This record gives sequence, C-alpha cells and structure tokens, in this order.
Amino acid sequence: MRVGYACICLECPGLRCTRTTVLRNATPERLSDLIRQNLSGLGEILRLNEARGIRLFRIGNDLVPFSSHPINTLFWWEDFQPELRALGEWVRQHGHRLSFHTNPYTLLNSLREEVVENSLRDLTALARVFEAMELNASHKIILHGGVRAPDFDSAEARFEAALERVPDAVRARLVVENDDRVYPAERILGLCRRTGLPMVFDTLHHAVLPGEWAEVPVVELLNAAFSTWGAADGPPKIHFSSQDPDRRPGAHAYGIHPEELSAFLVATQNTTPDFDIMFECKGKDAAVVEVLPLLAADPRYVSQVSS
DNA sequence: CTACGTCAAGTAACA
DNA sequence: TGTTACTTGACGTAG
Repeated sequence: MRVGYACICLECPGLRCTRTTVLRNATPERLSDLIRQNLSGLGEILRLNEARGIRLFRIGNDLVPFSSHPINTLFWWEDFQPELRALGEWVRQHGHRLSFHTNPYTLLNSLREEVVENSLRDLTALARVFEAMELNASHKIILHGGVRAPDFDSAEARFEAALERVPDAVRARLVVENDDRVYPAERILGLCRRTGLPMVFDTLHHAVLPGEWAEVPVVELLNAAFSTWGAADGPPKIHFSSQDPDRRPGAHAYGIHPEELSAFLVATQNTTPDFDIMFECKGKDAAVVEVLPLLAADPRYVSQVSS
C-alpha cells in the first residue's frame, strides 16, 4: 500500500511543479523555462516525498503548460527527454507511482466534436509525459465519465466510441473515477467492465452520489472496482477524503479524519489485492503526514522499497 | 509589497 | 438567465 496526495506540496512552498503563464505570454522561450523549472521541482518534491514515506503523487496538469494547446509549438518531450527519462528512472528505482487527473474540460463524450478532439489531444499529451519518462502503464491518467446528456446510455455509448479513437498506448493508462454530481459508482463500474478500463473508487464522491448503491457495503464496491484492474495496470487505486463540514457536499476537508481512516483500514483488512490510496484534501502532504503514523501501523503500508 | 481581477477550455446544478 | 464549482489557485498588473 502506497499513499499520496495531489499536485501541491504545502510543507515546502518553494517546491512547485505547476508553474504556468497566461496565454498571451506563452512564448516558446517562456514555456521552455517553465517546463524546465517544473521538471526540476517535480524531482525535488518526489525526493521529499520519499524521505517521508509518501510514494504516490498526482502531477498537476501544468507540468507542461499548454501541452495540448496550439500555442505550445515545442517538441518538449524531445527537448526535455534527458530530464524526463531521469525522473522516470528515479521513480522506478524508488517504487513511486505517478498519475495525472484530467481537468474539467476533458470530456470524451461531449456532444461537440471539437470538445472530443481537444480531449483526445489532452489525454495524448499527458500520456506523452509518462512515455518520455519511460514509465509503464501502471502510471495512470484519471478521468471522469463526462457528460450525461441526453441520458446515461447514449452518453456512455459516445464515451466508448471516443475510446476507440484513443491510441492504444494512451488508452492503456486511462482509469475512470466515479464523481460527485453526474456519474455514480454503478455507472462507472458498468462502463469499466464494458471497456476494460480500470475503475478508481472515490469514497467521498460515493458518499455524496451513491446512486443505486447507497445500501451496499463499501467493501463490496471496492472489491468490484478492484476486479477491473489487470496485471499491467498495477495495484488498484482509490481516492480517500473527508467532507469539509462548512462547505458544499463533496468539498474536500483540510485534513483526513483519523477515525474515518481507521475504520476504513479495518473494514478493508480482508480486501484483495493490496491497493494504493490517494488522499484528496486541502491540507495536501501536510494532511497525509498527520495520518502517517496511523497508516504506518497497517501491515499493508510500505514506506520504501526494500533494497 | 499587497490586493485583486483574470486566466484555454465545458457542463450541470442551483439560485 | 446568470452564477458556481470542478484536478489545482496562480499569474500579473495596478496601486
């Protein structure tokens, strides 16, 4: 079991891998500088994570600013191949696992062809980062079910049709996550079973939008989601977070409620196989560090690769 | 230095 | 019909 956090390292504010710019300032020179700084920052963040026993990290979409926009005319995956390959080698040696999460505009099943095309470009650009890092398909790109209009059945059919247009090497990295407003777990599980894509189960999203499975024990849903993961996908991943009591349903709390996490760890004691936990909270790595003692007490937790 | 308006992009729920 | 939120606030100009 690895644990991790998303995009931003709060405990070391100078360390960043999501420097970006606005479109009007996005010259090749500027973009090149930003990529160089971001790749350097990513390496430092990963090394800091390693020192703390955190081996899962979601890379922000701005690692390569405007990576799927025509303004970015760089062959960045070639220009920065040495840096990317070195990062990938370090990641493999230390047993870390990276991921991307698509932004809200990446919608494979949009009713607008232009949006589908942009989405395909976006997924391809993200996969290109992992390919340049020479990391295998266990390093995933997470996306949601997308739009629902005019109904689930036809929207999912469009999703499957768009998936046929995704290059195999990109498709091999895709995983689909239940969200908190459109696609509940049962829809994503069905979609994943039909397409062969693995499912990431998100606990808070499920609590907010349980769909037809409000009464089903979460462990059963976890096992169903885990069954969609193949050997080449690496261990199943889940998203775990707590509800912010002062904000809208689905809003991530600053931290992770220890009792909630303990109960979850106990409840999943007999799930197979082992899995990785991505914590989504405002407190980022600081929040994960707070519950690390709790995690370290779990026999499934592995802080470092034994060499 | 700080404050705050703006930033590539779509969709759906809410008022 | 307009506003809000989402994977994530950061960028950049005005004062």
